[in-house]
Amino acid sequence: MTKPLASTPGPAEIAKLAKGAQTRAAIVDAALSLAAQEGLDGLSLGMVALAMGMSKSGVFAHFGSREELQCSVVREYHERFEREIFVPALQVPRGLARLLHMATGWMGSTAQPNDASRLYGSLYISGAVEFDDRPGDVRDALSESVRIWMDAMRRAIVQSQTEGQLRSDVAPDQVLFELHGIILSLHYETRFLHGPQALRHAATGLRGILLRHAVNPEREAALIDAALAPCLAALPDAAAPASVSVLTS
Amino acid sequence: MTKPLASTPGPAEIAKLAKGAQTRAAIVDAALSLAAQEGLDGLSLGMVALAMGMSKSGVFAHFGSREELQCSVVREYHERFEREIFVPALQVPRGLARLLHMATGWMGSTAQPNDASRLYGSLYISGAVEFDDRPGDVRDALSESVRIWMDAMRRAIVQSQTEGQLRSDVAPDQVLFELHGIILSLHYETRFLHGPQALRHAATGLRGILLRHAVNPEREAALIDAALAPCLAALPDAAAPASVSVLTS
DNA sequence: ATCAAAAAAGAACGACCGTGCTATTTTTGA
DNA sequence: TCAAAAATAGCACGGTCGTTCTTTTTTGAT
Repeated sequence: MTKPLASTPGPAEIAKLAKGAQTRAAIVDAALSLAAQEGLDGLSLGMVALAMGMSKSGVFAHFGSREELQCSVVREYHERFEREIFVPALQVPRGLARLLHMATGWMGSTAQPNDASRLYGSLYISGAVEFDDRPGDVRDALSESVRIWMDAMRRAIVQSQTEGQLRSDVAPDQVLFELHGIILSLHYETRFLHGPQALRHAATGLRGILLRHAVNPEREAALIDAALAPCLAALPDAAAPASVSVLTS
Repeated sequence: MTKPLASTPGPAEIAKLAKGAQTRAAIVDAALSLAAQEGLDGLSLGMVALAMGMSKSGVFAHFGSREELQCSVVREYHERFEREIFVPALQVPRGLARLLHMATGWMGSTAQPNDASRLYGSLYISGAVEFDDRPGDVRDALSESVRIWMDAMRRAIVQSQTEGQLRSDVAPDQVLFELHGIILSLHYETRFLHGPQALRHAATGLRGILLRHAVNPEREAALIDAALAPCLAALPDAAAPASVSVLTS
């Protein structure tokens, strides 16, 4: 706790913390990966200790409680989401283009398998279900992160309206609600039903929402279709013949 | 196991089973109620025993395993869903009217608080999240129920097309995907974000989806708005002034 | 009233949980 | 190189979990 009395204590402390913070970060990384499979409240100190090859108390010492470990996982997920989805979108011109960039990035991270990305699972979705009736720090951390991301999305919608691309007579919250529905349905059909057409359905649905709210649908169609093309191209086959969806069987 | 050798064994056995099956049903009812709060895999024999005022082994004896208790809960939920949402919709003329009846019933059961209905929680949503990466009997029972319900919804969509109300050039799965998104977003905003406008957003979103896919939007608007009116009327206040949504704060 | 079967209780088990506590090892800065 | 400090391991505790076994109570037809 107390600083050393000798000179240059500042950088020394930082260096001392370095090793500890390093393994702590590794623990959070492993925990986030495990939480994608077992759920956020299925996370136990024993499993992450096993996954890290260290003792249970060794892991525990870094956080002081299981709840703090869970909160750290949420914060780590938040930072990755911000870094990999939100920040890149800021380089795209504001308005519909940026909104599309954010939405497709969100869709991509939702539809990807857990081991194909460092943005494991969809913690904002699974966490919301697991902690919707469970007050506490984890729920608070979760809802704070979700709120920040939702605010960013709503801002992008509003900017699309002020740019004259989306109609101003619809409530941004309404557009956000419907867009979120696309994400959630994509998550459901991908993760639970294992439907192969999920990403196509999501892209088509998003296209419908945006075109419906566009001031000039003919004008924005090109922009929208261009942004959605990667989603539709990444499918197994556009005209898959006998591959019957789980929803269809 | 072996039947008694004496006469009239048939009704005797039935009568004997009656008491057991009766408490078994009571256990499943309590378990379903608990699963709405703690989640389906958060369900433990100890809790339902406590809630039932009986011993843990007494509860256990009725099912033989925790997994079987969970499956029984899923089946019970399925039967209630079928009885309270699906069957009543069959009395409505097929086509868009029936589709609307099913969708609004689904929305109602999703937005209701747990203690206001015998159709606790949205097991099809929370269960899908909890068991999406967990193979086993529970997942199978869950996905079977979901598949049956999804099939029924898709059938209603197809009938709306053959009745000439919805356009036939859109894939029923696409409409189902978007409609499901409305339900999921409603669940998210109601249960997790506690947004007061959730039901309004859902009704407006559903209206948009159906009007967009309608052969003659002007003709169907009256039917749709009439079906959605109860949803929009059940709100706290249409023009709530300063009540800021969680999404907006 | 009797008696066998069904239902429920009770006790115990091994396993895992989160959390303290005390050693021991490793890292760190002078 | 050395001592202080941080990181980790080891161990034990009380608790809950699902499950199995045995015993008791309850039930229902004779």
